[in-house]
Amino acid sequence: MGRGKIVIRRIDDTTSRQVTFSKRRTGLLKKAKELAILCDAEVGVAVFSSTGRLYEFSNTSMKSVIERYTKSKEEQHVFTCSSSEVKAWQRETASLRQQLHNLQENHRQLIGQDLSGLSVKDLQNLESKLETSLCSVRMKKDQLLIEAIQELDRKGKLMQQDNIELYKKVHDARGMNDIDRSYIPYNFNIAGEATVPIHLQLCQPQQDVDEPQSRGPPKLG
Amino acid sequence: MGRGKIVIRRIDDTTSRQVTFSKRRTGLLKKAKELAILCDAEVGVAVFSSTGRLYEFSNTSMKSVIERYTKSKEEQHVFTCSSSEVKAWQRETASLRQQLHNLQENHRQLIGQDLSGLSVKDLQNLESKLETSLCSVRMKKDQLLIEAIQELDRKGKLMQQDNIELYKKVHDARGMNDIDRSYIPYNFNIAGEATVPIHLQLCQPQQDVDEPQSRGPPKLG
DNA sequence: AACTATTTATAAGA
DNA sequence: TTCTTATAAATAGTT
Repeated sequence: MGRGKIVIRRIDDTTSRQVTFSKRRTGLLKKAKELAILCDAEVGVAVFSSTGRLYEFSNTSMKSVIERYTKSKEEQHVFTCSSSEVKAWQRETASLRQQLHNLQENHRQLIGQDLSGLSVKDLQNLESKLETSLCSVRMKKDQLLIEAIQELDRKGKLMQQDNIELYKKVHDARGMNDIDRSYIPYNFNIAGEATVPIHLQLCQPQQDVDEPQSRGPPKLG
Repeated sequence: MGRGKIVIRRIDDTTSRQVTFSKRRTGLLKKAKELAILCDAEVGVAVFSSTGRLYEFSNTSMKSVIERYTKSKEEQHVFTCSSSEVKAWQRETASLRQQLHNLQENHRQLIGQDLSGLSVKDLQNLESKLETSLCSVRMKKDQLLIEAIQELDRKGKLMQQDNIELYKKVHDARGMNDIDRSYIPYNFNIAGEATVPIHLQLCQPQQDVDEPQSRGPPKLG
């Protein structure tokens, strides 16, 4: 891939070799990175130049790669040189790795990625699950909002009570006879039952848009 | 370097990913070998597929590369020490356990369980994610259904053509002059453009039920 | 697993 | 070293 074809053998000219090293090293590390990303693989590359300098790439960490590498090699000799304790750990690790992999795949599908290879039936099941989830989340959210409103309402009512009490005390203290009967303490009321009912629509039943049906708004208050 | 340009991001389709992994892995190892030969370098490459299989290259030996690497990093050969073998497995297990735990938590929330402790903001984010996922799933499902219909339609048209041809042949074979012009081969047509257009509405734009807007019911025929 | 249209990497030159 | 460019090589999409 250049101006001319070359044979793969040691480049004798030092300068030329260094230039080629620099270019191809960059290319190799780039390829390694692409492979890791495209194919969801764990990759480690270490290169020592002829002058002894180290260049490396790993999408995770070299430490992780080396550990995994040595383990992978040990597993090949599991019968000859592993204690039962180590074997137990190896089994555990393999199992966890498998679980993690499965869950990751499941998770990707749940967030709408990686849907290729699924049948219509699969997709319907997925859709149904997502609708159920969405319903749970919305109900929880609505519940929180309603609770917040109720709390505010409760506090407001208490304050209103206090206000009335305070007003009376102020009046008694002054010993006034000519009470201004027209005074009305500030009426704190968010979702007042006593006055006009407010129709909040926070918690809707979860209806599929595919099957619209007439329904009255839920009443609160 | 292929039929089309690609972006470097995880390939969702499993088969595709495996094929690409196989091709690029081969390419990477070849490049590593060439670099080592051309430039007189010591090279080590380790690749773990997403299914956990190990592929490697080293022009010297992996052991040598790893030792040189760890020396180069001024860390003594910690990982090859047999007394710390169990510790390494324990660390690995702990790490996997942590990842699994995190993903499981994430997953549970995504399926609408374990929502306690989330704020309204968190829940809104979750809701939004779920809506996006649902949209992806529905679009994929709709796409599959539409493709199935189109395929049936195509086959039907071909069969119809065959019918016409066969009818003509039958007629020619008989050498009849008094053709029954009223004969019409069975007309296979699902979504016929030639007749009344059918408005399929399988792939609806995903409307949030919170913002209802008037739209007619899906028409068929 | 093979094919091939394209993209990408890079050898050679400036 | 870095840029340019012609060409070899790799590979994405397809069969």
